[in-house]
Amino acid sequence: MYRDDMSDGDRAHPPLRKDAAANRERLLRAASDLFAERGLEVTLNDIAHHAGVGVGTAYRRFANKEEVIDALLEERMAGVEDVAREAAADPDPWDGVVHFLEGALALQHGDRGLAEMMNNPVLGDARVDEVRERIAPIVTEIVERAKAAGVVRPDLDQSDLIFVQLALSTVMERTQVLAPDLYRRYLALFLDGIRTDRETLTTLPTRALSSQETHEVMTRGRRRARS
Amino acid sequence: MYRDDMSDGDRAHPPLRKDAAANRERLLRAASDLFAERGLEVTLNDIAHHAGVGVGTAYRRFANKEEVIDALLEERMAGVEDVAREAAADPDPWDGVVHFLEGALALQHGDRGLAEMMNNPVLGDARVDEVRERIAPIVTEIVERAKAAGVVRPDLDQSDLIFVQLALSTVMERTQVLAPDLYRRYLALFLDGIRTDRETLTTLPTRALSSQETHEVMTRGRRRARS
DNA sequence: CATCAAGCGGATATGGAATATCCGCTTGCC
DNA sequence: GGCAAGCGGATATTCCATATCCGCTTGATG
Repeated sequence: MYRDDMSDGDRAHPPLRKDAAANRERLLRAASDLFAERGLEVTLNDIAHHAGVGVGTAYRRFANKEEVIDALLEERMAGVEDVAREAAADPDPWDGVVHFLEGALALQHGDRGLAEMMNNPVLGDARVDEVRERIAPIVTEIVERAKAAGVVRPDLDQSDLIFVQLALSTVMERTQVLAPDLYRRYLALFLDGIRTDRETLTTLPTRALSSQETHEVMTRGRRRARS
Repeated sequence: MYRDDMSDGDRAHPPLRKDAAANRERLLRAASDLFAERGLEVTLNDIAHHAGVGVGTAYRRFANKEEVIDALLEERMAGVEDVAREAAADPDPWDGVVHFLEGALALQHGDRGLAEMMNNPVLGDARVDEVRERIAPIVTEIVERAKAAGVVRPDLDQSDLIFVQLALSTVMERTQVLAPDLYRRYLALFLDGIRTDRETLTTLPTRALSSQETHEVMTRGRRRARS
C-alpha cells in the first residue's frame, strides 16, 4: 500500500486554471480556519463564504464536506502521530507519558475540528482510522516502557491513555471560552493517580473555577440543542 | 377521593377524563423510558408511539417536548441532590467524596437523559438550574470537610468534583454499550490522584479494554453525524 | 340509554437547515 | 478574439422535527 503519489488533488485532471487553483487554496485555508475554530459542523457554504468565493466554486472543487475534511485532517492526525513518536523517544519514560498526553491535548486545544475528529467516530472515516491504527502501537510502547521502568502503576494499560485523553477533551471543550487551560488541572490530578512515586503531589497548574464560574460553564453551553 | 381539585398540573382546567388521565400517565412513563434509554433527543412523536397513543394525544397533553422533560427530569435531578446529601452525611469524610462521585455517576449510568441534562447546558432550563444551585453548596461542604479531615489534597476544590464527574460521564457514554462499567476504572484513578493517603494504590475495579475493543469504541460511535 | 363535549389517531402541513445544482455572466489562456 | 473554464449565488432538493386538523370514538352525565 503506497501513499498517494500525486502531490495533491491533481490526479489525472488537466491542471487547474491559475485563478481556480488559487481559489482552491483559499478554500482549504478557510476550511482549516473554520474547522479549528468552530469544529467540523461548518457547512461547505460557510467555508466558501469565509474564503470569499461563491458556493458554486466550493462545490466545483470538492464534492462535499467530507472531501475537504479528508484533505485537511489526515495531516492533522499525523501531527498526533508525531507527538506519540516524540513521546516514545523521550529519554525519560515518565516524561514520555506526560509528553504524549500533554501534546495530544495541546493539539486538540488549538483545533476543535481535530478534537472532534479524534473523539467522535463520525466523519472522515477511512484515512483517519488508519492513522489511529498507526498510533495505537506507539502508545502501547509508551505505556509499556513506563511500566517496565516502574514509574507508573503496574495496572495501567495502554488504553487508559486514550480514555483519559477522551475524558479531558470534554473538559477542555466545555471550558474553552471561560478557562481554556483548566483541563490541565485534571490532567495533573490524573497523572498523580498513575504515578508510582506517591511521595509528592504535583502542584496543580491552574486554579480551580469559582462556584460562579463553574455554574456559568455548566449553564451557558454553546452546543446546539438537538430539538 | 375524586375531586383531586388542583392538586397538580391541572391549574384552572376541568379535571381530565379518566381515559385521558391514563394516557397522560402512559405518556410520562414512555417518556421516562425513552429518555433514560436514548437521551433527550427523542421526539414527542417517538414518545407517543412508545406509549401506544397517537401523536395528537401527546400534543394535546404537552405543548412540546420541553414540558415533558421538565415534568420528569426535575425529579431526577433532585435524586442527584439526595446523593449529595447522603454523601455529606457519610460519617467518613473520604467515603463522602467517593459516595458523591459514585452516586452521581451511577444515576447517570442508568439514565442517559439525566446525563445529558446534567452535562449539557441545553434543555430544561430554569428548574434544573435551580436544583444545580441547591447542589453546589452541598458539594462544597463535602469537599471542605474532606480537606479539613486531611484525607484529600489541600489544593482540591469543590468545582473539581463537578468537572471530574463531567469528564467521566463522557467515558461512560462512549463505552456504555461495549463496557458499561469502564468509567469506574477512571474514577478510581482520579480518586488515587486526589487522596492524601499516598501509600496504597486502589485496586482498579474494571479491567482495561484491549486494543481491539478500544478501537471499536473510538470508531463505531452511534452519535449522529452533524453533516 | 341518549347526548355530546372531550378525547383520539395519524395523515399531513409547516418550518428550518444543510446539501447540491443550475445558468447567465466573467476571465484566463491560446 | 474566441471560447472553454471558472465564477457567483439564487434556488431547488432533501430531510427531519414540530405541530395541527378533522372525522371518528368514547366516557360522563341526567
